[in-house]
Amino acid sequence: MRVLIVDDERPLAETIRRGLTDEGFVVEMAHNGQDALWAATEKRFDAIVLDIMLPRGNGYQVLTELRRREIWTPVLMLTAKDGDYDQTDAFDLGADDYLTKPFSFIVLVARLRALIRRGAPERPVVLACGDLTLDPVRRRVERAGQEVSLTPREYGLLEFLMRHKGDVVTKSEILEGVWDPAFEGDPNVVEVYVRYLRRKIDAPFERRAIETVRGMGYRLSITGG
Amino acid sequence: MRVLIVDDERPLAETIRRGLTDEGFVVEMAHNGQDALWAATEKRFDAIVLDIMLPRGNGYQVLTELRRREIWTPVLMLTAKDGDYDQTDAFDLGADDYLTKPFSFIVLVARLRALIRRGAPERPVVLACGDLTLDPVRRRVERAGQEVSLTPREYGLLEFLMRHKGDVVTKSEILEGVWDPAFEGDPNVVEVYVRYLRRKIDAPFERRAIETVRGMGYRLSITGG
DNA sequence: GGGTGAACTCAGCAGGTTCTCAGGTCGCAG
DNA sequence: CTGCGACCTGAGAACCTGCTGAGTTCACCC
Repeated sequence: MRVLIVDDERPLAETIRRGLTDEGFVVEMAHNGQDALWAATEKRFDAIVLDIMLPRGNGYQVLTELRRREIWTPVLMLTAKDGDYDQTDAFDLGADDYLTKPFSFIVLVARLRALIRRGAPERPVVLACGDLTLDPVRRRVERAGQEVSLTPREYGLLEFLMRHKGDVVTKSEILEGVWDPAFEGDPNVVEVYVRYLRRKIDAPFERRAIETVRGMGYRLSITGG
Repeated sequence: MRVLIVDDERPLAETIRRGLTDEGFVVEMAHNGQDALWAATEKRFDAIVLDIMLPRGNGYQVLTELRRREIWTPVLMLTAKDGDYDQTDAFDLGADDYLTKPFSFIVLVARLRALIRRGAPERPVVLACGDLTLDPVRRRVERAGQEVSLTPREYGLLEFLMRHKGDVVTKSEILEGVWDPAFEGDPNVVEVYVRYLRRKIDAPFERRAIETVRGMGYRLSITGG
Protein backbone atom coordinates (compact mmCIF):
# COMPACT_ATOMS: atom_id res chain seq x y z
CA MET A 1 0.00 0.00 0.00
CA ARG A 2 1.63 3.17 -1.17
CA VAL A 3 0.54 6.46 0.33
CA LEU A 4 1.53 10.00 -0.52
CA ILE A 5 1.46 12.49 2.32
CA VAL A 6 1.21 16.11 1.31
CA ASP A 7 1.68 18.45 4.23
CA ASP A 8 3.76 21.49 4.89
CA GLU A 9 3.51 21.07 8.64
CA ARG A 10 6.65 19.02 9.07
CA PRO A 11 6.16 17.63 12.59
CA LEU A 12 2.64 16.48 11.76
CA ALA A 13 3.71 15.03 8.44
CA GLU A 14 6.55 13.22 10.11
CA THR A 15 4.28 11.78 12.78
CA ILE A 16 1.88 10.51 10.17
CA ARG A 17 4.70 9.07 8.14
CA ARG A 18 6.11 7.14 11.07
CA GLY A 19 2.71 5.88 12.07
CA LEU A 20 1.78 4.74 8.59
CA THR A 21 5.15 3.09 8.08
CA ASP A 22 4.61 1.13 11.27
CA GLU A 23 1.23 0.09 9.93
CA GLY A 24 2.96 -1.42 6.92
CA PHE A 25 2.37 1.37 4.40
CA VAL A 26 5.02 2.57 1.99
CA VAL A 27 5.06 6.32 2.42
CA GLU A 28 6.23 9.20 0.29
CA MET A 29 6.14 12.84 1.19
CA ALA A 30 5.61 16.14 -0.52
CA HIS A 31 5.66 19.48 1.22
CA ASN A 32 4.17 21.76 -1.37
CA GLY A 33 1.53 21.73 -4.07
CA GLN A 34 3.93 21.52 -6.94
CA ASP A 35 5.84 18.51 -5.65
CA ALA A 36 2.57 16.85 -4.74
CA LEU A 37 1.23 17.22 -8.25
CA TRP A 38 4.40 15.93 -9.73
CA ALA A 39 4.54 12.89 -7.49
CA ALA A 40 0.87 12.07 -7.90
CA THR A 41 1.13 12.37 -11.65
CA GLU A 42 4.31 10.43 -12.07
CA LYS A 43 3.85 7.65 -9.56
CA ARG A 44 1.11 5.35 -8.55
CA PHE A 45 -0.31 5.60 -5.05
CA ASP A 46 -3.14 3.82 -3.38
CA ALA A 47 -4.15 6.94 -1.54
CA ILE A 48 -3.12 10.53 -0.94
CA VAL A 49 -3.33 12.40 2.34
CA LEU A 50 -3.63 16.03 1.42
CA ASP A 51 -3.47 19.02 3.71
CA ILE A 52 -5.22 22.19 2.62
CA MET A 53 -2.55 24.58 3.74
CA LEU A 54 0.31 24.30 1.30
CA PRO A 55 2.82 26.60 -0.27
CA ARG A 56 2.82 26.72 -4.07
CA GLY A 57 -0.75 25.65 -4.74
CA ASN A 58 -3.09 24.88 -1.86
CA GLY A 59 -4.81 21.57 -1.32
CA TYR A 60 -7.88 22.53 -3.23
CA GLN A 61 -5.85 23.52 -6.26
CA VAL A 62 -3.86 20.32 -6.10
CA LEU A 63 -7.00 18.25 -5.88
CA THR A 64 -8.73 20.08 -8.69
CA GLU A 65 -5.72 19.75 -10.88
CA LEU A 66 -5.35 16.07 -10.12
CA ARG A 67 -8.92 15.34 -11.06
CA ARG A 68 -8.60 17.47 -14.12
CA ARG A 69 -5.67 15.33 -15.13
CA GLU A 70 -7.98 12.40 -14.60
CA ILE A 71 -5.99 10.97 -11.76
CA TRP A 72 -8.45 9.26 -9.52
CA THR A 73 -6.28 8.19 -6.63
CA PRO A 74 -8.40 8.38 -3.48
CA VAL A 75 -7.73 11.57 -1.58
CA LEU A 76 -8.21 12.16 2.12
CA MET A 77 -8.14 15.84 2.92
CA LEU A 78 -7.01 17.39 6.14
CA THR A 79 -8.77 20.58 7.09
CA ALA A 80 -8.55 22.98 9.95
CA LYS A 81 -11.94 23.54 11.49
CA ASP A 82 -11.74 27.29 11.35
CA GLY A 83 -10.92 27.41 7.65
CA ASP A 84 -12.79 29.45 5.12
CA TYR A 85 -13.80 26.37 3.24
CA ASP A 86 -15.95 23.59 4.52
CA GLN A 87 -15.94 19.93 3.77
CA THR A 88 -18.60 20.17 1.10
CA ASP A 89 -16.07 22.04 -0.97
CA ALA A 90 -13.64 19.19 -0.57
CA PHE A 91 -16.23 16.69 -1.71
CA ASP A 92 -17.27 18.84 -4.62
CA LEU A 93 -13.73 18.94 -5.80
CA GLY A 94 -13.42 15.22 -5.78
CA ALA A 95 -12.02 14.46 -2.34
CA ASP A 96 -13.08 11.06 -1.11
CA ASP A 97 -12.89 11.75 2.59
CA TYR A 98 -11.77 14.45 4.95
CA LEU A 99 -10.60 14.85 8.50
CA THR A 100 -10.73 17.93 10.66
CA LYS A 101 -7.68 18.80 12.69
CA PRO A 102 -6.94 17.78 15.31
CA PHE A 103 -7.72 14.14 14.59
CA SER A 104 -6.81 10.86 16.13
CA PHE A 105 -4.22 8.82 14.34
CA ILE A 106 -6.33 5.67 14.74
CA VAL A 107 -9.14 7.36 12.86
CA LEU A 108 -6.80 8.47 10.12
CA VAL A 109 -5.56 4.94 9.55
CA ALA A 110 -9.06 3.52 9.63
CA ARG A 111 -10.35 6.03 7.09
CA LEU A 112 -7.33 5.52 4.92
CA ARG A 113 -7.79 1.77 4.86
CA ALA A 114 -11.45 2.23 4.03
CA LEU A 115 -10.54 4.57 1.18
CA ILE A 116 -8.01 2.19 -0.23
CA ARG A 117 -10.40 -0.70 -0.01
CA ARG A 118 -13.07 1.33 -1.72
CA GLY A 119 -10.88 2.97 -4.30
CA ALA A 120 -8.52 0.19 -5.24
CA PRO A 121 -10.43 -0.96 -8.32
CA GLU A 122 -9.93 1.11 -11.41
CA ARG A 123 -12.15 4.06 -11.31
CA PRO A 124 -14.45 4.58 -14.24
CA VAL A 125 -13.42 7.65 -16.11
CA VAL A 126 -16.77 9.26 -16.50
CA LEU A 127 -17.36 12.90 -17.10
CA ALA A 128 -19.89 14.25 -14.70
CA CYS A 129 -21.79 17.44 -14.42
CA GLY A 130 -24.39 17.45 -11.73
CA ASP A 131 -26.64 14.46 -12.35
CA LEU A 132 -25.54 14.33 -15.95
CA THR A 133 -22.86 11.75 -16.69
CA LEU A 134 -21.07 10.65 -19.80
CA ASP A 135 -18.93 7.55 -20.01
CA PRO A 136 -16.62 7.88 -22.99
CA VAL A 137 -15.56 4.25 -22.83
CA ARG A 138 -19.03 2.83 -22.97
CA ARG A 139 -20.37 5.76 -24.89
CA ARG A 140 -23.21 6.05 -22.45
CA VAL A 141 -24.98 9.14 -21.25
CA GLU A 142 -27.20 9.30 -18.21
CA ARG A 143 -29.25 11.99 -16.61
CA ALA A 144 -30.56 11.45 -13.12
CA GLY A 145 -29.60 7.81 -13.42
CA GLN A 146 -31.65 7.33 -16.53
CA GLU A 147 -29.98 6.43 -19.79
CA VAL A 148 -30.35 8.92 -22.60
CA SER A 149 -29.82 7.75 -26.14
CA LEU A 150 -27.94 10.13 -28.39
CA THR A 151 -26.96 10.09 -32.03
CA PRO A 152 -23.23 10.23 -32.78
CA ARG A 153 -23.31 13.96 -33.43
CA GLU A 154 -25.32 14.74 -30.38
CA TYR A 155 -22.95 12.60 -28.36
CA GLY A 156 -19.91 14.31 -29.81
CA LEU A 157 -21.33 17.70 -29.01
CA LEU A 158 -22.20 16.75 -25.47
CA GLU A 159 -18.78 15.24 -24.87
CA PHE A 160 -17.16 18.41 -26.14
CA LEU A 161 -19.30 20.56 -23.89
CA MET A 162 -18.61 18.36 -20.91
CA ARG A 163 -14.88 18.45 -21.47
CA HIS A 164 -15.20 22.22 -21.34
CA LYS A 165 -17.89 22.42 -18.72
CA GLY A 166 -18.22 25.79 -17.13
CA ASP A 167 -16.35 27.44 -19.98
CA VAL A 168 -17.94 29.33 -22.79
CA VAL A 169 -17.24 27.64 -26.10
CA THR A 170 -17.89 29.48 -29.33
CA LYS A 171 -19.70 27.97 -32.23
CA SER A 172 -16.56 27.90 -34.29
CA GLU A 173 -14.72 26.06 -31.54
CA ILE A 174 -17.53 23.56 -31.47
CA LEU A 175 -17.44 23.20 -35.23
CA GLU A 176 -13.70 22.63 -35.10
CA GLY A 177 -13.88 20.22 -32.24
CA VAL A 178 -16.97 18.23 -33.02
CA TRP A 179 -17.42 18.56 -36.76
CA ASP A 180 -14.30 19.11 -38.75
CA PRO A 181 -11.60 21.72 -38.47
CA ALA A 182 -12.26 22.39 -42.13
CA PHE A 183 -16.05 22.43 -41.84
CA GLU A 184 -17.52 24.98 -44.19
CA GLY A 185 -21.23 24.55 -43.92
CA ASP A 186 -23.82 26.59 -42.12
CA PRO A 187 -22.79 27.29 -38.50
CA ASN A 188 -26.46 26.98 -37.77
CA VAL A 189 -25.96 23.22 -37.42
CA VAL A 190 -24.56 23.87 -34.00
CA GLU A 191 -27.73 25.65 -32.97
CA VAL A 192 -29.76 22.82 -34.37
CA TYR A 193 -27.79 20.21 -32.48
CA VAL A 194 -27.83 22.18 -29.29
CA ARG A 195 -31.54 22.14 -29.66
CA TYR A 196 -31.58 18.37 -30.19
CA LEU A 197 -29.43 17.92 -27.11
CA ARG A 198 -31.54 20.18 -24.97
CA ARG A 199 -34.56 18.22 -26.06
CA LYS A 200 -33.00 15.02 -24.81
CA ILE A 201 -31.00 15.98 -21.74
CA ASP A 202 -32.69 19.10 -20.47
CA ALA A 203 -36.36 19.30 -21.36
CA PRO A 204 -37.46 15.89 -19.99
CA PHE A 205 -35.71 16.62 -16.72
CA GLU A 206 -36.69 20.24 -16.46
CA ARG A 207 -33.14 21.43 -16.32
CA ARG A 208 -31.15 24.00 -18.19
CA ALA A 209 -27.68 22.57 -18.39
CA ILE A 210 -26.79 24.10 -21.73
CA GLU A 211 -26.79 27.85 -21.44
CA THR A 212 -26.73 30.20 -24.39
CA VAL A 213 -24.23 33.00 -24.03
CA ARG A 214 -25.52 35.43 -26.57
CA GLY A 215 -22.92 36.68 -28.98
CA MET A 216 -20.37 34.21 -27.68
CA GLY A 217 -21.51 30.64 -27.74
CA TYR A 218 -22.66 28.06 -25.26
CA ARG A 219 -21.73 26.96 -21.80
CA LEU A 220 -22.50 23.78 -19.94
CA SER A 221 -23.32 24.82 -16.43
CA ILE A 222 -21.06 23.17 -13.89
CA THR A 223 -23.93 22.04 -11.74
CA GLY A 224 -25.72 20.40 -14.61
CA GLY A 225 -28.44 22.99 -14.70
CA MET B 1 -4.52 17.90 -20.45
CA ARG B 2 -5.38 20.82 -22.63
CA VAL B 3 -3.13 21.68 -25.51
CA LEU B 4 -3.27 24.53 -27.97
CA ILE B 5 -1.88 23.83 -31.42
CA VAL B 6 -0.87 26.88 -33.39
CA ASP B 7 -0.03 26.04 -36.97
CA ASP B 8 -1.01 27.39 -40.32
CA GLU B 9 -0.10 24.19 -42.11
CA ARG B 10 -3.52 22.59 -41.93
CA PRO B 11 -2.65 18.98 -42.76
CA LEU B 12 0.16 18.91 -40.23
CA ALA B 13 -1.94 20.64 -37.60
CA GLU B 14 -4.74 18.20 -38.24
CA THR B 15 -2.43 15.21 -37.95
CA ILE B 16 -1.10 16.47 -34.65
CA ARG B 17 -4.57 17.21 -33.41
CA ARG B 18 -5.83 13.74 -34.16
CA GLY B 19 -2.78 12.13 -32.66
CA LEU B 20 -2.96 14.12 -29.46
CA THR B 21 -6.68 13.56 -29.16
CA ASP B 22 -6.05 9.82 -29.39
CA GLU B 23 -3.49 10.23 -26.65
CA GLY B 24 -6.18 11.63 -24.43
CA PHE B 25 -5.40 15.31 -24.77
CA VAL B 26 -8.05 17.93 -25.19
CA VAL B 27 -6.94 19.91 -28.18
CA GLU B 28 -7.73 23.34 -29.46
CA MET B 29 -6.43 24.92 -32.63
CA ALA B 30 -5.43 28.30 -33.90
CA HIS B 31 -4.21 28.98 -37.39
CA ASN B 32 -2.71 32.44 -37.06
CA GLY B 33 -0.91 34.53 -34.53
CA GLN B 34 -3.87 36.64 -33.61
CA ASP B 35 -6.17 33.72 -32.81
CA ALA B 36 -3.35 32.04 -30.95
CA LEU B 37 -2.82 35.03 -28.70
CA TRP B 38 -6.48 35.33 -28.07
CA ALA B 39 -6.90 31.68 -27.17
CA ALA B 40 -3.79 31.57 -25.02
CA THR B 41 -4.81 34.70 -23.18
CA GLU B 42 -8.42 33.84 -22.63
CA LYS B 43 -8.12 30.17 -21.83
CA ARG B 44 -6.01 27.89 -19.76
CA PHE B 45 -3.81 25.32 -21.48
CA ASP B 46 -1.27 22.89 -20.14
CA ALA B 47 0.96 23.43 -23.14
CA ILE B 48 1.13 25.20 -26.46
CA VAL B 49 2.58 23.77 -29.66
CA LEU B 50 3.65 26.77 -31.67
CA ASP B 51 4.81 26.83 -35.26
CA ILE B 52 7.11 29.66 -36.28
CA MET B 53 5.55 30.26 -39.65
CA LEU B 54 2.24 31.97 -39.09
CA PRO B 55 0.14 34.57 -40.78
CA ARG B 56 -0.69 37.62 -38.67
CA GLY B 57 2.17 37.48 -36.19
CA ASN B 58 4.86 34.82 -36.43
CA GLY B 59 5.68 32.34 -33.72
CA TYR B 60 8.36 34.48 -32.17
CA GLN B 61 6.03 37.44 -31.88
CA VAL B 62 3.33 35.32 -30.38
CA LEU B 63 5.73 33.88 -27.84
CA THR B 64 7.15 37.28 -26.90
CA GLU B 65 3.73 38.74 -26.50
CA LEU B 66 2.56 35.82 -24.40
CA ARG B 67 5.45 36.16 -21.99
CA ARG B 68 4.95 39.91 -21.89
CA ARG B 69 1.40 39.26 -20.79
CA GLU B 70 2.81 37.05 -18.09
CA ILE B 71 1.35 33.91 -19.50
CA TRP B 72 3.73 31.12 -18.66
CA THR B 73 2.11 28.16 -20.32
CA PRO B 74 4.89 25.84 -21.52
CA VAL B 75 5.55 26.35 -25.21
CA LEU B 76 6.98 23.82 -27.63
CA MET B 77 8.12 25.49 -30.82
CA LEU B 78 8.11 23.93 -34.26
CA THR B 79 10.34 25.13 -37.02
CA ALA B 80 11.33 24.00 -40.46
CA LYS B 81 14.68 25.71 -40.27
CA ASP B 82 17.59 23.86 -38.82
CA GLY B 83 20.23 25.72 -36.95
CA ASP B 84 21.53 26.79 -33.60
CA TYR B 85 20.31 30.32 -34.06
CA ASP B 86 16.70 29.39 -34.26
CA GLN B 87 17.00 27.19 -31.26
CA THR B 88 18.73 29.71 -29.06
CA ASP B 89 16.33 32.36 -30.24
CA ALA B 90 13.39 30.25 -29.24
CA PHE B 91 14.84 29.58 -25.83
CA ASP B 92 15.73 33.22 -25.32
CA LEU B 93 12.19 34.21 -26.00
CA GLY B 94 10.88 31.85 -23.41
CA ALA B 95 10.12 28.71 -25.37
CA ASP B 96 10.44 25.65 -23.21
CA ASP B 97 11.29 23.17 -25.91
CA TYR B 98 11.93 23.01 -29.58
CA LEU B 99 11.42 20.55 -32.45
CA THR B 100 12.74 20.73 -35.98
CA LYS B 101 10.55 19.59 -38.83
CA PRO B 102 10.22 16.90 -39.84
CA PHE B 103 9.82 15.27 -36.47
CA SER B 104 8.39 12.02 -35.27
CA PHE B 105 5.03 12.17 -33.65
CA ILE B 106 6.24 9.93 -30.84
CA VAL B 107 8.92 12.45 -30.01
CA LEU B 108 6.44 15.27 -30.05
CA VAL B 109 4.18 13.52 -27.59
CA ALA B 110 7.10 12.58 -25.35
CA ARG B 111 8.43 16.14 -25.26
CA LEU B 112 4.97 17.51 -24.71
CA ARG B 113 4.34 15.19 -21.79
CA ALA B 114 7.68 16.15 -20.31
CA LEU B 115 6.79 19.82 -20.66
CA ILE B 116 3.42 19.39 -19.05
CA ARG B 117 4.94 17.34 -16.27
CA ARG B 118 7.35 20.14 -15.55
CA GLY B 119 4.32 22.33 -15.47
CA ALA B 120 3.68 26.01 -15.51
CA PRO B 121 3.18 27.94 -12.36
CA GLU B 122 -0.55 28.00 -11.86
CA ARG B 123 -2.09 31.36 -12.16
CA PRO B 124 -5.65 32.31 -11.60
CA VAL B 125 -7.09 33.61 -14.82
CA VAL B 126 -9.70 35.83 -13.37
CA LEU B 127 -9.53 39.58 -13.33
CA ALA B 128 -10.49 41.03 -10.01
CA CYS B 129 -11.16 44.47 -8.71
CA GLY B 130 -12.45 44.58 -5.19
CA ASP B 131 -15.51 42.35 -5.06
CA LEU B 132 -15.89 42.61 -8.79
CA THR B 133 -14.52 39.67 -10.75
CA LEU B 134 -14.41 38.74 -14.40
CA ASP B 135 -13.48 35.27 -15.59
CA PRO B 136 -12.63 35.42 -19.28
CA VAL B 137 -12.69 31.65 -19.75
CA ARG B 138 -16.07 31.15 -18.20
CA ARG B 139 -17.14 34.54 -19.40
CA ARG B 140 -18.65 35.21 -16.03
CA VAL B 141 -18.85 38.45 -14.17
CA GLU B 142 -19.61 38.57 -10.50
CA ARG B 143 -20.09 41.35 -8.04
CA ALA B 144 -20.10 40.47 -4.35
CA GLY B 145 -20.37 36.83 -5.31
CA GLN B 146 -23.46 37.39 -7.37
CA GLU B 147 -23.45 36.69 -11.09
CA VAL B 148 -24.15 39.67 -13.32
CA SER B 149 -25.30 39.05 -16.86
CA LEU B 150 -23.83 41.32 -19.49
CA THR B 151 -24.32 41.72 -23.22
CA PRO B 152 -21.26 41.21 -25.40
CA ARG B 153 -20.56 44.93 -25.65
CA GLU B 154 -20.99 45.55 -21.99
CA TYR B 155 -18.73 42.61 -21.28
CA GLY B 156 -16.11 43.81 -23.70
CA LEU B 157 -16.14 47.24 -22.15
CA LEU B 158 -15.84 45.90 -18.64
CA GLU B 159 -13.01 43.58 -19.59
CA PHE B 160 -11.19 46.49 -21.17
CA LEU B 161 -11.64 48.62 -18.10
CA MET B 162 -10.52 45.82 -15.83
CA ARG B 163 -7.41 45.17 -17.86
CA HIS B 164 -6.61 48.85 -17.31
CA LYS B 165 -7.95 49.17 -13.80
CA GLY B 166 -6.70 52.21 -11.98
CA ASP B 167 -5.72 53.90 -15.23
CA VAL B 168 -7.66 56.61 -16.95
CA VAL B 169 -8.70 55.41 -20.39
CA THR B 170 -9.94 57.88 -22.97
CA LYS B 171 -13.04 57.37 -24.98
CA SER B 172 -11.06 56.95 -28.14
CA GLU B 173 -8.93 54.28 -26.51
CA ILE B 174 -12.09 52.50 -25.50
CA LEU B 175 -13.51 52.82 -28.98
CA GLU B 176 -10.34 51.38 -30.42
CA GLY B 177 -10.08 48.59 -27.94
CA VAL B 178 -13.65 47.51 -27.53
CA TRP B 179 -15.34 48.61 -30.73
CA ASP B 180 -13.22 48.75 -33.79
CA PRO B 181 -9.98 50.56 -34.48
CA ALA B 182 -11.81 52.01 -37.48
CA PHE B 183 -15.01 52.88 -35.65
CA GLU B 184 -16.59 55.96 -37.10
CA GLY B 185 -19.88 56.37 -35.34
CA ASP B 186 -20.94 58.59 -32.53
CA PRO B 187 -18.45 58.48 -29.63
CA ASN B 188 -21.46 58.85 -27.42
CA VAL B 189 -21.87 55.06 -27.53
CA VAL B 190 -19.18 54.82 -24.93
CA GLU B 191 -21.11 57.02 -22.57
CA VAL B 192 -24.20 54.99 -23.24
CA TYR B 193 -22.46 51.73 -22.51
CA VAL B 194 -20.75 53.06 -19.43
CA ARG B 195 -24.20 53.87 -18.25
CA TYR B 196 -25.46 50.37 -19.03
CA LEU B 197 -22.53 48.93 -17.11
CA ARG B 198 -22.99 51.18 -14.12
CA ARG B 199 -26.60 50.15 -14.06
CA LYS B 200 -25.64 46.52 -13.80
CA ILE B 201 -22.48 46.43 -11.73
CA ASP B 202 -22.65 49.57 -9.63
CA ALA B 203 -26.18 50.71 -8.95
CA PRO B 204 -27.57 47.45 -7.52
CA PHE B 205 -24.60 47.19 -5.19
CA GLU B 206 -24.38 50.84 -4.26
CA ARG B 207 -20.85 51.18 -5.50
CA ARG B 208 -19.09 53.54 -7.85
CA ALA B 209 -16.48 51.43 -9.57
CA ILE B 210 -16.51 53.33 -12.84
CA GLU B 211 -15.41 56.89 -12.28
CA THR B 212 -15.79 59.64 -14.82
CA VAL B 213 -12.68 61.73 -15.25
CA ARG B 214 -14.06 64.86 -16.81
CA GLY B 215 -12.30 65.87 -19.96
CA MET B 216 -10.20 62.71 -19.90
CA GLY B 217 -12.22 59.56 -19.91
CA TYR B 218 -13.07 56.86 -17.43
CA ARG B 219 -11.27 54.95 -14.74
CA LEU B 220 -12.11 51.74 -12.98
CA SER B 221 -11.23 52.25 -9.37
CA ILE B 222 -8.76 49.67 -8.10
CA THR B 223 -10.82 48.86 -5.07
CA GLY B 224 -13.91 48.22 -7.09
CA GLY B 225 -15.67 51.31 -5.85
C1' DG C 1 -38.15 -0.40 -53.54
C1' DG C 2 -39.92 1.41 -49.27
C1' DG C 3 -38.87 2.60 -44.60
C1' DT C 4 -36.04 4.42 -41.09
C1' DG C 5 -32.91 7.40 -38.89
C1' DA C 6 -29.28 10.71 -38.99
C1' DA C 7 -27.22 14.90 -40.79
C1' DC C 8 -27.84 18.96 -42.53
C1' DT C 9 -30.11 23.24 -44.85
C1' DC C 10 -33.32 26.78 -44.95
C1' DA C 11 -36.32 30.63 -43.91
C1' DG C 12 -39.31 32.89 -40.73
C1' DC C 13 -39.87 34.60 -36.23
C1' DA C 14 -39.12 36.60 -31.58
C1' DG C 15 -36.72 39.16 -28.83
C1' DG C 16 -32.46 40.96 -27.32
C1' DT C 17 -28.69 44.16 -28.60
C1' DT C 18 -26.61 48.03 -30.58
C1' DC C 19 -26.51 52.49 -31.73
C1' DT C 20 -28.37 57.14 -32.73
C1' DC C 21 -30.62 61.07 -31.35
C1' DA C 22 -32.53 64.78 -28.77
C1' DG C 23 -32.82 66.77 -24.82
C1' DG C 24 -31.32 67.32 -19.82
C1' DT C 25 -27.82 67.89 -16.20
C1' DC C 26 -23.58 68.98 -14.30
C1' DG C 27 -19.02 71.16 -13.53
C1' DC C 28 -16.14 74.77 -14.44
C1' DA C 29 -14.33 79.26 -16.00
C1' DG C 30 -15.19 83.97 -16.75
C1' DC D 1 -24.67 84.29 -12.47
C1' DT D 2 -24.08 82.80 -17.01
C1' DG D 3 -22.54 80.25 -20.80
C1' DC D 4 -20.25 76.45 -22.61
C1' DG D 5 -18.84 72.05 -23.29
C1' DA D 6 -18.73 67.51 -21.39
C1' DC D 7 -21.36 64.09 -19.79
C1' DC D 8 -25.82 61.67 -18.66
C1' DT D 9 -30.19 59.81 -19.85
C1' DG D 10 -34.47 57.87 -21.96
C1' DA D 11 -36.59 56.43 -26.01
C1' DG D 12 -36.84 54.24 -30.20
C1' DA D 13 -35.46 52.28 -34.74
C1' DA D 14 -32.46 49.17 -37.14
C1' DC D 15 -30.09 45.34 -36.75
C1' DC D 16 -28.59 40.93 -35.46
C1' DT D 17 -28.65 36.48 -33.17
C1' DG D 18 -30.38 32.39 -31.89
C1' DC D 19 -34.56 29.39 -31.94
C1' DT D 20 -37.55 26.63 -34.35
C1' DG D 21 -40.26 23.60 -37.54
C1' DA D 22 -40.20 21.83 -41.87
C1' DG D 23 -37.97 19.89 -45.52
C1' DT D 24 -34.09 17.53 -48.25
C1' DT D 25 -30.48 14.38 -48.81
C1' DC D 26 -28.20 10.28 -47.94
C1' DA D 27 -26.90 5.77 -46.14
C1' DC D 28 -28.42 1.68 -44.46
C1' DC D 29 -31.54 -2.26 -43.71
C1' DC D 30 -35.29 -5.17 -44.49
